[in-house]
Amino acid sequence: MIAQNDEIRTRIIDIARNIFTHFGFKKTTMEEIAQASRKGKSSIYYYFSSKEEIFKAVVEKEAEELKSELAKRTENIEDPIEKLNVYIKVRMRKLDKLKNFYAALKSDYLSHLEFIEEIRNKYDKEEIKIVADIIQQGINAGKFNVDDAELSAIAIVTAMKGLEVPLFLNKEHRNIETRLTSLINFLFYGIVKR
Amino acid sequence: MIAQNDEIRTRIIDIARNIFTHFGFKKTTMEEIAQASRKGKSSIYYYFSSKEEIFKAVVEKEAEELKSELAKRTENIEDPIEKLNVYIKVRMRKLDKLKNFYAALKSDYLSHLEFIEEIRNKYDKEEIKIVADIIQQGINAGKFNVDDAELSAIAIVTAMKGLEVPLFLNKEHRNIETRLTSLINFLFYGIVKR
DNA sequence: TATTCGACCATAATACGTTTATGGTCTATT
DNA sequence: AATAGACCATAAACGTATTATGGTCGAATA
Repeated sequence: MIAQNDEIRTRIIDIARNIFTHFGFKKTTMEEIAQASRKGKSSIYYYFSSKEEIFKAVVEKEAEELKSELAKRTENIEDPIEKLNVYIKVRMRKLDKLKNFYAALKSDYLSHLEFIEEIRNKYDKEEIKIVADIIQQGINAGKFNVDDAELSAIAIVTAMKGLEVPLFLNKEHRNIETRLTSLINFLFYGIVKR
Repeated sequence: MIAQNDEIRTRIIDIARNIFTHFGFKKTTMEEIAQASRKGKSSIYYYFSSKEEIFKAVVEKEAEELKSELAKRTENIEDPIEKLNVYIKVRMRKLDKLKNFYAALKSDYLSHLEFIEEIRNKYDKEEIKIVADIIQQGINAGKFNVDDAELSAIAIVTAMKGLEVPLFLNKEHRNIETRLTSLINFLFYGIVKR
């Protein structure tokens, strides 16, 4: 049954996701995934052609989670200023939770996997597009003073990336949340007096 | 002669600097440094107690170069907006040239060296202070609209750090210079319409 | 006396051969 | 169609031997 296959695949993906999150791709064995799924290793290969294919499915699932969470949290916001504010905050907080996706974006150890470059490029482009769309909304609404929406999006994304390492490693949230708020204020209002 | 010792030390530091720049700390041997200095290895140990001490001297020299270049390029600028603009641009371009100093700040391979954490903390603090001073000048001159100069400095430094990797790795300068200019515009004027 | 040299040392790093683990395959079974 | 278990190729880990390297020390030299 095709439907049942999907169900089993999904279950394996979810189980593997937990193990990958805990041990990382490299240290996770197919035997572990099989046992946790209560199946033989060969049975796992019935549903997936390789360890990499499972990991790709996990990464794509996490990417989709981020995407839909961001969409959900911003869809009813009309004000582009507020929308961008929420986007940045949700993005930073959520990305820290999606360990496999973040590893796929950042980890040197995973660069040898075939789908990694593709997913890195894809995510970069999508993110810049989303931010550029919000900025374009702000331009159209006469609220943003920006020449080029895409260049602006690139600058915002760059600044956010600069905050990932201190945010995700240093768990003293109070200080980092201050940093995040401070950075958002900058991106919005700059430092030059109005 | 004390003076001659300093001269020889300086010469060894400069020679070592070139080799460290080329091969990195780890792959550079004391034998290489000795030969390039036209001395026996033991003679190097007459002037320096360890390989680490030489590397520290190299890193401190490069840090001092950055500091004095920044001071030189900003000291005659009265306008805090222009001063910060020049600071950011010179900082990014110069730091890329100081390979040993940058490695000391960023490389995981060097974290085991005793002086590394100290120099990282020191540089961070100094940089935030310099930027905060410029911001405070802007506040005093009524040109910057900022509540807290130090928090603002931290945000600016964070954004700059986000640009280091793409800037220093990707040598397609045209695109990255655009990014740098774009980021500076953001930091100054924000995106919200005035 | 200051400086240099060369032999030497401890051990970190590297090389190498052996063993084990792991991703994956294949056939038989249910 | 789905599963199990034996098996395979080779990557990874391991243990041992060898080499390289940072550093030391006493003697030699200027």
